[in-house]
Amino acid sequence: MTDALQPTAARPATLEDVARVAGVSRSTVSRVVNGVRNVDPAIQETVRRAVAATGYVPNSAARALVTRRADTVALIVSGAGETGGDGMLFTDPFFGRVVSGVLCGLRPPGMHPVLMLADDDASRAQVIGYLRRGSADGALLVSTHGGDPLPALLAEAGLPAVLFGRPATSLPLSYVDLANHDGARLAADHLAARGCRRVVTVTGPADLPAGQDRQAGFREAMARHGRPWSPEAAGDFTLRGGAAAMTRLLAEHPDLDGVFAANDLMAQGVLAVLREHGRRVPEDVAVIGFDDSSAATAAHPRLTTVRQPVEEMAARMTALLLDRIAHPGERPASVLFEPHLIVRDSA
Amino acid sequence: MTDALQPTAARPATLEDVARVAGVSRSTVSRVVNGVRNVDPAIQETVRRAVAATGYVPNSAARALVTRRADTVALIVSGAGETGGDGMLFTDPFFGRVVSGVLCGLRPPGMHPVLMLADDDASRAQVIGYLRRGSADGALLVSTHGGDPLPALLAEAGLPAVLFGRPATSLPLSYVDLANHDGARLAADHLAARGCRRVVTVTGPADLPAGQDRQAGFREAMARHGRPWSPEAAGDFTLRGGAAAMTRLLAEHPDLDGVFAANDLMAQGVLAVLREHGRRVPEDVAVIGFDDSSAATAAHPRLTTVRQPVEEMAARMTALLLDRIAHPGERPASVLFEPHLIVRDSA
DNA sequence: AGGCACGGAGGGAGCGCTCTCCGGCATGCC
DNA sequence: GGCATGCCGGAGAGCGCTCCCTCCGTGCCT
Repeated sequence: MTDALQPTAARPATLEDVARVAGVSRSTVSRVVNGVRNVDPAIQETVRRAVAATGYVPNSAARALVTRRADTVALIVSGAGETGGDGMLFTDPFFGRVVSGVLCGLRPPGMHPVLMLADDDASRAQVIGYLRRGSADGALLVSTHGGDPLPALLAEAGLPAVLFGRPATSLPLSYVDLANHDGARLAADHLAARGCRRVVTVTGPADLPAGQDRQAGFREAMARHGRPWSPEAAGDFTLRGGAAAMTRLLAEHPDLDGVFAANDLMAQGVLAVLREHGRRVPEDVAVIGFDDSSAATAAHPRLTTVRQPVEEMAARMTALLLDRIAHPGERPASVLFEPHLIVRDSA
Repeated sequence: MTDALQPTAARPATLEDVARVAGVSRSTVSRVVNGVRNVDPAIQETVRRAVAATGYVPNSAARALVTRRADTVALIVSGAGETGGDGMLFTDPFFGRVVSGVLCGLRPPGMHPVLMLADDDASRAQVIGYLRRGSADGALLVSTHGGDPLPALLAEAGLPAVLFGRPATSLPLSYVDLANHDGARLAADHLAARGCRRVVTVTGPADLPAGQDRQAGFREAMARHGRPWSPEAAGDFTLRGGAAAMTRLLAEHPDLDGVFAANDLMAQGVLAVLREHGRRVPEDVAVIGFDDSSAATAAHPRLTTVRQPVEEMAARMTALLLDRIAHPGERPASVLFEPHLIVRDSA
């Protein structure tokens, strides 16, 4: 019977057990398990056999207690609204891509993200507490609006954190971001080259740097093309918000022939409204989105859009955080990604 | 200066520190912090003040070591394919809704899910290891295909786990599921009542119980309406897969007047193909989806669909797991939810 | 030949917390 | 007034692991 060696449900095997079975000390087993320092190959083999026989798995709490590492990072989605909003939030393909990228970045070191929502003071306190008590070694933060106090709280507490998107106010935190300004310029140039003369914009939330930059970049580029001002309506990065904004713009500017939407979800709403009003896309009105999310190819016609390499950015954000956790002393470094125009059918 | 009381970056305050400041023993501080047993109100107040003064936060590793609880659950998405597949996966609004529901269910006890992907043997082993070493107390599992070996592994290891969706083979694990059979019947009844006579089906993956049940339920209900057989084409629950299936069906049965798609994403693909072929929806062809995901309202025309209360189901799944963790001895209990038909514009 | 350096294994001290046990004090009952 | 009964606080033993320190043995240099 190997029963005595098997970890019983009541008491899983410990280092001590393995040591006894292998006839060596705890220290030696630990060294073999962690692959540190030189251990005699023969003993290594003995220990490995003992580990297999006992079904030993290191206890993470005990390890974390002494290493002061949880080997876990928090992935925080900050600034969501109500419960209804949460649904919206995770339904947004953007977050799916962020998650995907983070997972890729965390895979090599064998880590996994803890998903947290921070949408009010209580949950923000919870997030800070979670990190302070060492449940996670650092935080990846995706904010949905500019007024989010969490980045400042994180910085103040001196916790390792990396943001997706430049913070609204300057903070001693690393971040990854897209050159949103340049992306908007690409859209403007394309629309101008197409000969659109009456272009309108559906902007993102005014308090989000990404929204501001896209708006500003688009304005400036249009000005350079001799169109100093184009009508704008504020959206909120949702399909519904985009549709509402487009409805307003269409009422006020029925002769428009081009639309720049600050993200693909809003562009989808724009397309729906244009269709309802009998405008053909791209024949009557050219539409450009932003992100190159799954919504872009799901839309009809397929969206011409500014590609944001979200997965790659999220993976890089993760790498920055891991680096920061490994080397706490260093200054925060940030990374800016370049956008690309993806021409499809809508413009 | 309160400096001596503040937790320095170098060494956060421990129970011992608080005890010293408050002039009581570690035990008493622990009791106050955890709110167990009676402690003299005056002393309680003193301790609370000391906690605030020191900025004490309990160390989770130390606590977990002795309580043998991580106060964390794993949310495992199992059966994803390649990295490209991951993107697809989290982009699917279905997962967003699951995440949302899980988060709601975990909020009351102040817990958070660790997101894990299990798409190959290595990652499955990683998941099992993660749970065995006590990094998480249990697992919530969403499988994307029926052949997934993870549920069996979880059951075999005796780890607390609850599945979203009935497992392909009977297993001693709890699960939540939708009465998919009934849902499909709702769709069939509606199509029949509408007078559709040449109805086709875009099915889900054949190895997923949800796909099988919807297919079987639809078939049976149609038979009851005197239509013993309707053409079927297999999709894979993606937009692209739905479009491909629809293209095939349309080529073989150009006179079709109704489509049942086993999920909304595929229904979106169906709509796109029908549009390309100049079929009007619902005038020429009625289309019914399944899930009532965000894709249903984003589609044009808006999808008539069978509602699956995913958030609610996910929240319930979470409750089942927490219960199972709290009371390890009990038998697994499962919950079945009832679907509802949401009539919109497409049928 | 003696000493020194170094590789490799064991011993033991914690990491910060919970929880059981125990002691002391106030109270209630006969 | 004496004894049983709570009730509340303290002491201390770990939880399972890492890691520093010590110690031993071998090989090499002088």
